[in-house]
Amino acid sequence: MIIMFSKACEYSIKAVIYLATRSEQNQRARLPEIAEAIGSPEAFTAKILQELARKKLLISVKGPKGGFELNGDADEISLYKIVEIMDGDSLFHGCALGFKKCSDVHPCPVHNKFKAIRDHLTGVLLTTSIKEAAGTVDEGQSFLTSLK
Amino acid sequence: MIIMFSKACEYSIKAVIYLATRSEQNQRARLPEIAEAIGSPEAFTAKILQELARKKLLISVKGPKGGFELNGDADEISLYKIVEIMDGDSLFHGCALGFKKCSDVHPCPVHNKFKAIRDHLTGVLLTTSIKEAAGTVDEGQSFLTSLK
DNA sequence: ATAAAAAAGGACAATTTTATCCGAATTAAG
DNA sequence: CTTAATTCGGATAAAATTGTCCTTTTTTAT
Repeated sequence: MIIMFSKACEYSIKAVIYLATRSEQNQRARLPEIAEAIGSPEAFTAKILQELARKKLLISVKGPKGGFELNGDADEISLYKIVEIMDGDSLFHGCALGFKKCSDVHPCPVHNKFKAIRDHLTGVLLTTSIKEAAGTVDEGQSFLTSLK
Repeated sequence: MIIMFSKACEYSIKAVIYLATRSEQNQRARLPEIAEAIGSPEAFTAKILQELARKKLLISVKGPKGGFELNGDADEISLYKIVEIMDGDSLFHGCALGFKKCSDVHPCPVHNKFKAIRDHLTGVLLTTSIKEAAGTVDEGQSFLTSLK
């Protein structure tokens, strides 16, 4: 199976976008609500939100009225940041054929063509903010759960 | 961890390119030689070559002087074909956020931006033949194993 | 203070992917 | 026909990812 992002990363992106759709009201959201909103397994999502809080992308608050909220402005959080936290930078700098060292001086057979694809992907992730993504959800132009 | 291709697919691509570098001599290569040439675990590579032979991308011959060879011309085998066989078409048609159904009428928040990336990737894989990739290896411009 | 509500954290289970091993089947060559 | 060289196929193991469960800790509200 080919994957572009891990499940953990997919859920992270969706969770952070969801929080951004509610941050105009500066509202926290609790785990069950988040998991429901993005259609993810609750216990697994808990681990992920924990990790995002540890990495300072979210703020977590325990106790009644607690929950999770964005740490900072939605327009200053890029998709790149989330992917980097959850999956590392191998998607941006790794080799398509798995070379430990793939470079212009010792390239794999698809090095140049995939460099262009990686740059394209990296550019999209760097320039897409959570605010932008959340905007399309707010306007009903996109969704956080799939049809069945 | 983010991956673009599975290990099985990485090894497949490298193995097929290796066979193409030897096909001018119309030579078969045996498993140990292939695994050595591409730096892959031999037993796992055996399973992969088996699968490629089952799917008619390779021809396998048992017994003394046996081995594997390309089934058809190297310039008529695209990277796309190999990826499709080994990893299915989810990289080409799947949703970056894992939606079962992600479409223009019910898109995920990154649908359009990732459609462009997928199209870019699909184009590269469709238009890159094994012959072309093997050519760069033959000319010493690219390699099938990484430096350490 | 106490009780209730939430996240934190550890242990564990399930699934998928990657990898190994070995005997069986097939084929070529003498 | 026999032997040796190969791939084939099944069983199994190891590792990574995904997922669950339960107890502890922290915090709010009464």
